[in-house]
Amino acid sequence: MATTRKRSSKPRKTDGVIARHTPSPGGAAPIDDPETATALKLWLTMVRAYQSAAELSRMDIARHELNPAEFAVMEALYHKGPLLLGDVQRKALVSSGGTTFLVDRLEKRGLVERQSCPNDRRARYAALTRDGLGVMKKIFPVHAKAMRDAMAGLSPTEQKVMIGLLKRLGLAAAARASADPKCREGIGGG
Amino acid sequence: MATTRKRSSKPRKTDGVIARHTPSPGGAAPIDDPETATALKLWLTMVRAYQSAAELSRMDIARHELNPAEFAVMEALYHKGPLLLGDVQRKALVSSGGTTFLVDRLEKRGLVERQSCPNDRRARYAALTRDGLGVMKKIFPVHAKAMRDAMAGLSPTEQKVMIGLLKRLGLAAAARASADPKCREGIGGG
DNA sequence: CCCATATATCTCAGTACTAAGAGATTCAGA
DNA sequence: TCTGAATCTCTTAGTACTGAGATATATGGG
Repeated sequence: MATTRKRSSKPRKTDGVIARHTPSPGGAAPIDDPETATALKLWLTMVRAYQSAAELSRMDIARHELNPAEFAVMEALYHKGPLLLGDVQRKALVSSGGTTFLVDRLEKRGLVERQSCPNDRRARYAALTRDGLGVMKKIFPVHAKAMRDAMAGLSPTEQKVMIGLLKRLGLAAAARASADPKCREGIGGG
Repeated sequence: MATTRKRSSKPRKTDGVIARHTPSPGGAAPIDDPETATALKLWLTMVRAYQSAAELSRMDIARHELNPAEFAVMEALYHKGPLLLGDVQRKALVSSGGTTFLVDRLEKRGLVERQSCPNDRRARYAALTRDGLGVMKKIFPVHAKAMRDAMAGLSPTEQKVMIGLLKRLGLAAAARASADPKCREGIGGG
């Protein structure tokens, strides 16, 4: 053992985006307000749980040669039918330039095609091709199963409780984010 | 109104990463297993809540001219003291190349410095500079307050319930992710 | 000591994305 | 009809990151 600290003995994913309040080795000031401390702990726990589940999602999606953004687009088109590129942008949470890039890539692979909008010649639809639909019909149930496994730490009843709590948390946070003056472009509501 | 669909009337953040099961306009096969349906709904709700909260976090961090990865590094150093670059990598969840880039940037801004490790001449520490410590002492409490507001959709009691549920969900998912053969590098646990 | 293996960081080429803004089209009002 | 603001997509330049592998160092067995 050469190093001062044992390396890779515990290579956990994140062991502290916010970190437990150790005796502040770097001189950090602790949070004394208990409500703030609880909220921070909730956020930290949420980040870790989300990242673990997202990692499982990513691993499943990667098996089908897609990245998460590509899958988000394909899935939106699968469940909603053709969408204007602006709507695709809001789905995939990327910039407008990113949307062009993303749809180009899927178009090159023959999974998605652009269709012109008869009512508005500025606008264009993205739609699944026959191939794209076939791919989604095959991989979506597999992905659904993977996500069921990812959520398997909780019983169905507990999952329902969690859905209720997360909904309220999310709606409150979204409202706050929208209210903030610093909302970029259309994303985030305005 | 020129387009078929009203544009930007409801520019919500994500209105369906997995999407409600509408009558499948694109020919999507619905999920019939109720447990899978609940799990999918939980995952979708979690994604939305996480993204809303993360957006608030990002907006707060951006006010201090940092991006989330930079803040994660600064915060880890603030709470844990000097860290080997490999540990920084695990914190920020970026590749080794990304870590070098990230620390370079913070070093150029005078917030972080590299220190050699006396026991292992391959290794180097990243540590907050005096300036970096001052910055974190100023902005961390502000960030903590922002995250308390982000979590304000739930009462402290509900937050504690949620912490318990998220912990179990996250641990189960993390265990599953680690077990999967397709775990890249050290990230994700070994 | 010398070699093989493991580890820690850094380099470099390439990829995915953002931000800003250009071009085309539509809409509302004079 | 014309004009200006608004809207939608695409282009471009630049940024942040990944993945593979290079470099340097450490460790343990022969």
